[in-house]
Amino acid sequence: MRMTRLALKTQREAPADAEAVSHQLLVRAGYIRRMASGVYSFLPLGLRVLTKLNQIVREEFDAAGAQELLLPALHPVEIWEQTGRLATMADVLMTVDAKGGTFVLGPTHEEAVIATVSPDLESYRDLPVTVYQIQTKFRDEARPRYGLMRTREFIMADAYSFDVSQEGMKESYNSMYQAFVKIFDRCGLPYVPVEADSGAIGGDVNHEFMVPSAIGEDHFAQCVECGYAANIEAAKRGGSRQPADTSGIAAMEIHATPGASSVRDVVSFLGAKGLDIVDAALMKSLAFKDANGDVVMILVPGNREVRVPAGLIPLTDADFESNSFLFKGFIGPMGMRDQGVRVLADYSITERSSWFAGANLEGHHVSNAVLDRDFTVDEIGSFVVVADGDPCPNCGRALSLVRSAEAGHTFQLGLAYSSKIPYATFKAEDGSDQKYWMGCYGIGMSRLPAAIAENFHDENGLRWPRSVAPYQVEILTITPGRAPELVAFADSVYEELSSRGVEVLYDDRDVAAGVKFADADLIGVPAIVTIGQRGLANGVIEVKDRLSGERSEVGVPDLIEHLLALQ
RNA sequence: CGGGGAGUGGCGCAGUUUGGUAGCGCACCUGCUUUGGGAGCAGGGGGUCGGGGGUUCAAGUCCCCCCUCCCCGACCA
Repeated sequence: MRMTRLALKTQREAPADAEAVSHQLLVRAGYIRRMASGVYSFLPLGLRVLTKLNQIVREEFDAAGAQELLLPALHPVEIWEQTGRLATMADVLMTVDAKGGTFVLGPTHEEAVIATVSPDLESYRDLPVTVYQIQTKFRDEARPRYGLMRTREFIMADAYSFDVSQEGMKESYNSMYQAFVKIFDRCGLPYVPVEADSGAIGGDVNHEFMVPSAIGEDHFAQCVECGYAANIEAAKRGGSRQPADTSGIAAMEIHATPGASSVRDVVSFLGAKGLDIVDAALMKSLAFKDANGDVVMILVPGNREVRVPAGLIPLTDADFESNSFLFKGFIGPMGMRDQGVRVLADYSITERSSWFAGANLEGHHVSNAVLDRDFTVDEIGSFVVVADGDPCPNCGRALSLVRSAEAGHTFQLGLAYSSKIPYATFKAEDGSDQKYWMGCYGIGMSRLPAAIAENFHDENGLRWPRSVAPYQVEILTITPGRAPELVAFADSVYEELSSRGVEVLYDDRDVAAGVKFADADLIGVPAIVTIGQRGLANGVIEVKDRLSGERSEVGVPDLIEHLLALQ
């Protein structure tokens, strides 16, 4: 492509609303342009990168046996009512009122894919099947941010597997998981597959593909010793019950703490009365209810956050009223066994011999509460949100937290969706109706250019890996306006490379050399070929590797072969 | 949704305090000169100053209402 014909205008300054480096560079270099908050156009350069990424996904998904199709972005609202997600995902759903009724702009396509392919999957003989699409999705994000990282309209590659059994689902899952590994390898991105929390989409085993990034909105815990990696929402700490010598500890004592219900308030109130108390010495006791409505209490030190296990939900005001032994803000573990409350304690609760805790009495706390003397627990385990330095659950070495962006997510859905949709069935060998065992697999395609740009840039601009670069070679001419023979040579190199299948961006503009150099660095094509009179007079051409910064001089006769060899 | 900040030409900004003909840099157009790291000179085009209402002889500037955008938090297949 000749730059004189390319719809492109680079900018020297980034728009004031661009915070992330990737956002600034992608806008300045002319890859994307904002149309509304969280809504972006892909300009020709940006689309080429996106197309490269899509092609990688197609090749690897196809190789894994998946078939591409295209589902609608507009979904009849009824299919969302059927799974209950019209209500549970109401926060992010965007709807359209049209003549035929109300439509949901699809934020994800489990309902739509089942509605579409179930007629083709009537028999166990038709299974397994995995289909995928690359589609625009819509989510009414509360706060779009960081350019392409978090948008309201975005492009996702999403695959769905259908199997006759759990074992089959796991096989499909593994093969798609391997496809994800190959895709991220080919993009050149550093990534870590982590164990994840299944969240609202439901299902059981799932992994997130995390790209470490300064603008990521997730954190995962990683053990560099043994390789354990899990999303902060799913990560567990290791530990064991610590033997504590509690023999010399004075009897539990009650203290009035009127109005002090938070950790901070209690510590400052009792501290002001001369007691030796810190956040870490005050037991935080939080009450939840399980699926049966039974109360479950979790104990963690006051300086830690509770990681709420799946299936537990916080108590409502009504729950507090019906459990009159619980005083909101003054809860403690004492006597809970007699009330039929299951008490779960984090390992760290055994690391201190005595505790401050709620007194189970309005406006009071206790000191010197001792485990197995003053209160009992039913289970000791990992119940905190892990922090830097917590022991790894596998090997006990220190975990570290890594900020990251979620680039992909794979789920074993099991029967979570098919069980809610009457027609999500097939005839089994014995003639019975069975539900599909499903998996789903998503990659945020329009987010990837931002994730890559975050990892591949320098102070001058972008530095695309070859596999995703919009062009492989950029040719720029110096002083073309007064050197026809130079232009003729550059034209011939451009034509020759193009005819041999190399994607070439040819800066044939009649502008100052500095502008061309600066734009080439900004745009970030991996090989930059400078054709000027100075070099040409000596029979050499400068070729710069944008990734390494290395410059080499290539003899004119060898130029074409040299560039072809880079591909 | 809570807190903070900002809307002036395609982009970056000044002007608002103290009301008096809307400016600068980049980009764009024309001409000449220049030409290996974001050229120079001369000329030129482009702005409902986010929108509506109000005060005033006069509003980018003061008052009221609304909208949009950004940051922090909450939320997040």
